[in-house]
Amino acid sequence: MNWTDERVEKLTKLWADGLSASQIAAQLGGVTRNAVIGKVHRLNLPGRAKSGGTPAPRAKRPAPAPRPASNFNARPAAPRTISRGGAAAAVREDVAMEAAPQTRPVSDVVVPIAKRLALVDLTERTCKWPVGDPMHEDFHFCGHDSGENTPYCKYHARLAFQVSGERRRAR
DNA sequence: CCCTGATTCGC
DNA sequence: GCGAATCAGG
Repeated sequence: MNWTDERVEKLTKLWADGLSASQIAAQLGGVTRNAVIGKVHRLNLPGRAKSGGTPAPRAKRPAPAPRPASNFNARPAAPRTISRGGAAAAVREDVAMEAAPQTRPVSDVVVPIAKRLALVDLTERTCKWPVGDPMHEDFHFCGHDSGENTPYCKYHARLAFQVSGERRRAR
């Protein structure tokens, strides 16, 4: 794939936004993170301050997370029905309410080029990450090559299990 | 192991 | 100019 003006523009923008080389590579498609980094150098774009992994030029940080007050000491309170989360869940709910005006489609993080495969098109090597509402007709699968020992492409594999890893910029 | 960017160097 | 391989680090 060539570095067309458009692709270079996108690269520049995404790099400026603080996306990692691999993420940019994923969005551009057809290139590896090495290619992206190499191109960044050739373009004389400002690198990431300190090299090395994560000290990091975090991308935009929207909200510092409001403190949900603090008064859960009044008394053990009435015997709540045994429930997962309990008070913690309640708190979390408050936070979510205050800072979540955006309508998030629950969609994917930064998995750009979904191939929109139908169920019948899946093979042993295609990412089986479901996209959309199974009840709806536009339901499909990611379809990226997943290697031979995982049901998902590496991006969806990270979302699938192992809550650790990313999640931060994925938000 | 996963990840990150940086550099080198053959093409 | 390109990017895989390699290096260095978290």
